[in-house]
Amino acid sequence: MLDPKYIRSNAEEVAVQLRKKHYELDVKRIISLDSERKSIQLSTEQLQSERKSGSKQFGMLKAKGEDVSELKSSLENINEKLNVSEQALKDIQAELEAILLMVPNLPHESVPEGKDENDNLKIRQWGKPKVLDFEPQDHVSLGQAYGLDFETGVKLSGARFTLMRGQIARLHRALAQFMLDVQTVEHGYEECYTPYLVHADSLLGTGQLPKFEEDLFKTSCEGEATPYYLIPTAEVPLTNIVRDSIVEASALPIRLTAHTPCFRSEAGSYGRDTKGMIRQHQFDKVEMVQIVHPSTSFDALEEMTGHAEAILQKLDLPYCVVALCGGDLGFVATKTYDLEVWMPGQQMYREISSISNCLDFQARRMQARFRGAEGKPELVHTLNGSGVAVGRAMVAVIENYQDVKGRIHVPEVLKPYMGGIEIIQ
RNA sequence: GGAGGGAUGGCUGAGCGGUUGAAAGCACCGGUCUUGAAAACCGGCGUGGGUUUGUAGCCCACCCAGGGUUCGAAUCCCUGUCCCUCCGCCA
Repeated sequence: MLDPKYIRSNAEEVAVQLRKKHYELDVKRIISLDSERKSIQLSTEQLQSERKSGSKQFGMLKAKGEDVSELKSSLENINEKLNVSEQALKDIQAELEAILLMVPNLPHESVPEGKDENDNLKIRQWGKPKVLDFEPQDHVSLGQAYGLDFETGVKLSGARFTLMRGQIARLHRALAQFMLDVQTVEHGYEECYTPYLVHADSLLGTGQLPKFEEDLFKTSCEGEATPYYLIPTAEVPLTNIVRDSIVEASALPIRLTAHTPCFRSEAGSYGRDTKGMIRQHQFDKVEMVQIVHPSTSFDALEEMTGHAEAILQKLDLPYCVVALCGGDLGFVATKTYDLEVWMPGQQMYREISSISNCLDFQARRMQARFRGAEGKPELVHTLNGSGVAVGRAMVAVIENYQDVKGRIHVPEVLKPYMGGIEIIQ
């Protein structure tokens, strides 16, 4: 959420900045609702003040044994007006809040203009696609012999679910273990095991709710008071660790990582990437989250991007770093880098990681703060990034490490995790 | 699923329905004292919102959450959430 005070006094400027994200802010509505809010709040607080002092006086008069009937009726009168006024205030505040929760974060000035992923800006490239002297296969045809079982996945759960068995299942596990070890041991993230089901408050904090409910899987359990949601990313539990808390400045930055499954309904992506395990309802990811001092969040963004890149470099997978353009930028992000890995089977670079700085946008929703230099609580900045998506990384490994015989060579760094297997064949 | 007990400021912990946003202790910050430190003493020390040019002042709200009773609720009533103990079930 943006700072309501800031929007109030800089509505036009905010609207201009949000146009970069192709979002049209209803300035008129917000201004008029807020001025209405102001007058109602003022009169409500005036009435509250009158009741407060009147009741205090009531107590004193009664203690002295004096007559209170007149005061009582005047207080009853105030209460009548107050009830109406308080309800009106509550309504308009809720209305304003509902609007503000739907307004996206402001894009950073360095974010390129653009409409969709075609306008993203390539920042750098690492490695080069290998020149092969044979026609590369894609992971679908390559993997099936070694345990990548799409048919059974569909039998068990339907479209966008895959069963992995045998060596492929092990390769998948090896990748996750390897990533988690790199992020914890080399990059200083604290390993976490998080709940995979969270309640709505957590999703509101990180910005998936209220706007993106349709992208989530939601439980409906007999006798359940409030539903649970399956996490769409470990960003949700990891970031919400600091929700409603004030941490010491000396505790920052907080670096957290977790390997979790992620669940997404993929509503609105019908027909996209239906083949293979590029786009699944359930996929694993090693997530990185940083909770930082506001002055360091952009440094942290570069650093985290490096942490994700390290994984691909160690796996020797060619990739590009792109800066998302305004139109492609997510709801909570002020700036995002995507890592796109080379997929020989598709002859193109595909997103494998996304690293975002959210400034205080999530922190404000979560009331996540630190104690600043003057002792006053200030909002932290939050960042999240994948380090990296496990399923897609496995697809990249399968396709990039294939040989002419359709075998898959195990990347050097994964060998310790594969029990000495050098080639999957 | 059944039976009880609980939730108060960073922590511990008081709080007959009425000058209680809340005692006290600890922690923390400033000061006095000291060569320095400790101790002792003095003072300060919650969060959110509003108003405002204002991190000044003033006002409002907040004692798990939401309702209710009352002129007035941390205190009484109802509902919910969470935590603890015991029984049952269970990986």
